[in-house]
Amino acid sequence: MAAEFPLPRLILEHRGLSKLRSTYTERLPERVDPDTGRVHTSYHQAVAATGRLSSSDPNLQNIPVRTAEGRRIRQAFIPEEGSLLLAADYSQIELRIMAHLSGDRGLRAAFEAGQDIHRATAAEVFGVATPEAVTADQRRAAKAINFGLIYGMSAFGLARNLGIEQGRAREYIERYFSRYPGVHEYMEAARRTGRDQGYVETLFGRRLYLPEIGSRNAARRAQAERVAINAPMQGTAADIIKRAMLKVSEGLQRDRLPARMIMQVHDELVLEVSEDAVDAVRSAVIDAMAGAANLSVDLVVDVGIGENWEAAH
DNA sequence: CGACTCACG
DNA sequence: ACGTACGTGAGTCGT
Repeated sequence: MAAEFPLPRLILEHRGLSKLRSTYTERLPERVDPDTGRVHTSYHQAVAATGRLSSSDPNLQNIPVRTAEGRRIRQAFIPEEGSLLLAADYSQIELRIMAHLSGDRGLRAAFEAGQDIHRATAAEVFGVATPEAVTADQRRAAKAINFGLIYGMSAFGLARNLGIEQGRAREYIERYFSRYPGVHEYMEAARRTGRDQGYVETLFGRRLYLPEIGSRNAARRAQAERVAINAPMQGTAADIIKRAMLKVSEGLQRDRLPARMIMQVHDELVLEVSEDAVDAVRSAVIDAMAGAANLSVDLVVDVGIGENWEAAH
């Protein structure tokens, strides 16, 4: 209704601003440690079933970024005098892992060619002659399809996300799987493996058990099947960034670099770096993150540097 | 304490 | 027939 009427739009706007104020603007200053002058989070290694870290008290893995007002909160995260913040994030890591685990030729080729993956997907699914001819709407739909694949999507879920008819969503999915048959085979294999073994595992062998995969309740079973598809990709990404964190830590110590790794946000590491060491730290972090696993597609790392967390992106 | 909402990847 | 995209944490409200 917010798209059509002022009142619901104002209610949602008010909720959004209230969320930012009550959760971040008012709470984070209360969390500044008087001894250090900093906000310190706790990371948990045995909470998320997929192997991701989680963060609490306060959660620093859900600092706003999607709206202009939210980004003002991110701007409040600053380094000490004489240092800068460096943010390094993996580009499309879960889709790259999907390309690796599935071995799909077309998907691997798209990454190897350095293509905009959502654009390349759109060209295939919508039968556009060249990636350049893909429209903004087609790219947006392809991006939703790519996310959906990682989540073990249904036509219902894709339709709701895109605001289209379920039949049309079904067509998109069928088109995708006919263009990327290796991905389709991988999805089927993930369900089968989950059912046969009662668990699935990441590239490095960490397991996630699926007690509901044999349930007689269709909804529970379907949920377990989506987990069987998603967990190897999300979990392998989690394994890779943990390996990268060890490599970064070792690299900083080995070269006596004046930098500290201060945050992890699932596919991103944030470091506080002395200004004069920025170039050396940048290349050390890229090497560590890109070299954390040897997949059949490259791991690409984007790095930004700035005077606050927002500016480092 | 659960449901709901909303912040993130 | 059935419910529906994966993983989290936190504030608010009602019970």
